[in-house]
Amino acid sequence: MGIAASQDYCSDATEVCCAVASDVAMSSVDAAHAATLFKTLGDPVRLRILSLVAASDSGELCACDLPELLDRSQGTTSHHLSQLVAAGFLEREQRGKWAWFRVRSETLVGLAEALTPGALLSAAGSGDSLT
Amino acid sequence: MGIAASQDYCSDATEVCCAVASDVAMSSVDAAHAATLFKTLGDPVRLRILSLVAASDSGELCACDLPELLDRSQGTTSHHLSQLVAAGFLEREQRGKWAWFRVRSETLVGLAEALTPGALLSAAGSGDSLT
DNA sequence: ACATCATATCGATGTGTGTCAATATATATG
DNA sequence: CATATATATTGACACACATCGATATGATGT
Repeated sequence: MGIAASQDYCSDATEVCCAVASDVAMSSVDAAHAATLFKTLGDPVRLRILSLVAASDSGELCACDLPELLDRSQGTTSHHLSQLVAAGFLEREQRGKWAWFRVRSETLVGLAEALTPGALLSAAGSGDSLT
Repeated sequence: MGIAASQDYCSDATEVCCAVASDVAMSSVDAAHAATLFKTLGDPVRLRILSLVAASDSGELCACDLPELLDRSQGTTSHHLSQLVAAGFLEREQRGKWAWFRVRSETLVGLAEALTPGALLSAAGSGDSLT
């Protein structure tokens, strides 16, 4: 594994404080991608939506219930649902005039694997199971 | 498991579109707590820091290397390190005039478990292994 | 004590985002 | 076609946050 010599301000003299393996770590592109997914989960309302969908008996939830359950306006809940779908955490199905949502567990599992200390070394949930 | 009758605007007539088990889902408090952790990971710079620390041979990294590796000012990197420590993802150790950081894998593992579809039903990484 | 270096903190700034009210679009039904 | 309902979109606004430059704090060594 390559050791990238760090030429920062702390090692201009004889004392070198450290040497870092920066080429084994996550790339900036992968980090940006994974961060987008985590950012989507970084809102309590969206987390509750995911939880409510997962907790529903049928495994799916109608958007019509959310404004009351979340104590948010209809527009706000719609906004959050869109983000969860865009990130791949939910899938949407139009049934009549109602929109039903189901958890995409592949995305959750993929992101959970990215949290493994070992997985942090390369791509964190990049590409594979994530759309 | 209790079925909370939803009395929202979509079910005022004979047609009820759904019934939701809202008391099995994550509480608002737990959601807020977990969201804080995810939000900390929702930044590409912080993800790269975690990755760099995990990728270092010794398992620890000196803060002095980060400004160059991340292409960010010293103040900014210090800010991100503080957040990662506050959230429990890193632990800090002062050694001489340098600050060294190490990954707290318990926090990562705990949060990964929270992403399990089953774990979404109750507390998502609340309390236990998380400070 | 003083100078030096690593890190933390502060003030300012631009950008992003959660929220709502209002409106638009879509999907039924009479 | 007209009406009603479910969802999406828009505009506005307040607030949070990533970032930098500058400064303060803290630790080492002379």
